[in-house]
Amino acid sequence: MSQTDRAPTIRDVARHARVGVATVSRVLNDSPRVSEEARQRVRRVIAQLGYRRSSTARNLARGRTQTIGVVAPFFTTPSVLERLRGMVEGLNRHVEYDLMLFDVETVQQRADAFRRFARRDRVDGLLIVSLCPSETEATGLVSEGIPVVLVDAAHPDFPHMVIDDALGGKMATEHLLTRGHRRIAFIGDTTSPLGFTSSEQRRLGMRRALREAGVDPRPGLELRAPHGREPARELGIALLSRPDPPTAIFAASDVQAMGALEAASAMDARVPEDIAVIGFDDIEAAAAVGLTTIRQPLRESGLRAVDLLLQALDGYEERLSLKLEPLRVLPRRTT
Amino acid sequence: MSQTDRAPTIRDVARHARVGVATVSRVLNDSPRVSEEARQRVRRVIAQLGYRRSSTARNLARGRTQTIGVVAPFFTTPSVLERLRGMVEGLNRHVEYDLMLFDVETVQQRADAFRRFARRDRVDGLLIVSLCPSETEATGLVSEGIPVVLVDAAHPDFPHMVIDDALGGKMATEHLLTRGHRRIAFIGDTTSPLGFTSSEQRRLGMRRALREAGVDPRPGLELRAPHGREPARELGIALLSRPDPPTAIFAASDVQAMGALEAASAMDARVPEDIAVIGFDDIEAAAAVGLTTIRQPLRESGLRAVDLLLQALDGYEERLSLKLEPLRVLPRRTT
DNA sequence: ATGAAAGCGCTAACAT
DNA sequence: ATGTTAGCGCTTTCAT
Repeated sequence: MSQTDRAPTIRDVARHARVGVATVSRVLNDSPRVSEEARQRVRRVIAQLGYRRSSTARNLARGRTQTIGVVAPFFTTPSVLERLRGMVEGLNRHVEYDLMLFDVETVQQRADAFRRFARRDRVDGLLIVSLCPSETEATGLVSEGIPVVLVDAAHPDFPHMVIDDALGGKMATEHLLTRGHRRIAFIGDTTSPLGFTSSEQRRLGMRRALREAGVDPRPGLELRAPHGREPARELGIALLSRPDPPTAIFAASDVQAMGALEAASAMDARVPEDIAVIGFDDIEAAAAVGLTTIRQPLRESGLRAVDLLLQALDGYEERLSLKLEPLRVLPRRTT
Repeated sequence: MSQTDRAPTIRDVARHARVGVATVSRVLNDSPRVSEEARQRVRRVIAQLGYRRSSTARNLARGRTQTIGVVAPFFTTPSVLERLRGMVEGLNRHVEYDLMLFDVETVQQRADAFRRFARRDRVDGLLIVSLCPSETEATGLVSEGIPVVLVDAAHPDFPHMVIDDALGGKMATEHLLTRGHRRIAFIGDTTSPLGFTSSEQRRLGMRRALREAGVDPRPGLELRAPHGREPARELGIALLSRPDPPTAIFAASDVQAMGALEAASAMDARVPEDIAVIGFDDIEAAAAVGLTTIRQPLRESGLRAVDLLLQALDGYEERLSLKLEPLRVLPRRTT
């Protein structure tokens, strides 16, 4: 080590290369206003010294962070992770940004997340998944000037990426109807404190399909529980224990559908003969168990959200068709 | 707005509160060396101005980042995400750190990740999952002085959190043996370019159990494919199509076990009567399909890794028992 | 094309 | 207890 122990700075490089720091900075930033000779010299010194510029210092000077934040209830359901996967993929195509995670599983954490991270000096842009910012939060975001893209949530102030949940519910129900089912049950989420609404929308879509088919809805067959496999299993057992059990179950998510499947197995009901089950999302596990479901473009939604955000950030262009792949029924072995 | 439009800085606060910036800084950092009166005044002004300190500037001045990075092949298998979940939980108990994600799915990305993020000015500490740093990378990390904790990977230079994969494989096989199986097949990963080794270790454990039970190993029944449900399914079909099919399959991961289950279903083989299946990991989906498996403490490993790292970072103390919950067989419906 | 110098907003030594 | 000031390592005018 000819140098002292601390990491070399732009100054060290400048000195060794016998140029000013500005020139080094220009080389670092690929500015054309540098003579080829100087550029070579600087590059060589950088290599020799093993210099790497400090992103912190750079960020401070430029007033940017080069990181985008993702706020989401990551572990509430696998579908959020699948969206995250899309985001990571999308971001990997534009290496300049880092990804910061803000997990929000409770109302408290949600408030914290916005207070702490909805700031220009924390992130250049924000991806918010399955969470709708409150009016105050939205106002803060806007006045702070932070580009935001919402995924699986909608708000008039921000671009968002949503599917037609009601339509999905309708499609699922129609699928069941076509198969001849008339006594159709619904298993969905209880209204969560974080205010997810898709489960309810899907139920409404189911209602619509029923109505259009001239089938009387049976509110007694519409059950709700906190999201999760286990609670859904309980619901399924309750359903199958009735004197007049349904012949089919529409679960508002694949996770809940898996619970319903477990219930069937516990009650020795054959699927789909005794009880048909259709889910929603098409997560990995759905394919694994042969669960019929409504496929929604999870990964794609993440990917596109990133594109949208990057565009807002860098004027980055692409064929932003904004339309996601449409929902569709994926018939498998449970219906 | 009495102020100009740009965000207030520590200077603005100092001026309004008629104190020096150092005092404001002290208040910000909860230093005791501030008179109660000054403290109040500063606090009031901060509230009035809506001042929030810039973490970038702070980080530059302090030479820290307050973020910990996680390098991992997040989407290769659900088990990594389950570990991440543990990390997020662990970190949420110590709000001062942010979480940065570095996804590594290919060798190229892996090299990039280390080059870009193994730096003091990017992260204060690193959590590396299912990836073993090369010698060069390890040396870099050490000389850079970055605290590192390895999860599901081992290296002499760093504390690590690993399970005894061979033991797990042995346990799984013994379980099968106890159930009377003698023709036991293995489905595992092909050696990945990223160098995961647990699959192979588990196979070795299986061999050991077989040997100890006096059962001849049948190399012909040990199949490998890239990680994933689909490839494992193919392998399962190949296995079941043999003139002398196995009576049981030990899959090196639950994901692959699910593939085996699909194969059974495709071949109309009853589980566990015609073919028993045992997996490894105990991911969510395993419980959902009633898959017998070897449970390893996934979430816990993430949690503990964070504890370990935080300790290295802050001298943060706790009952660091370092021992993870032991592996155990979780008998369900597939054996 | 290049360099000097003024920030970016904070922390921490040092002085008082 | 408090203020002054010199960094932290970079970007970016502004001269030249």
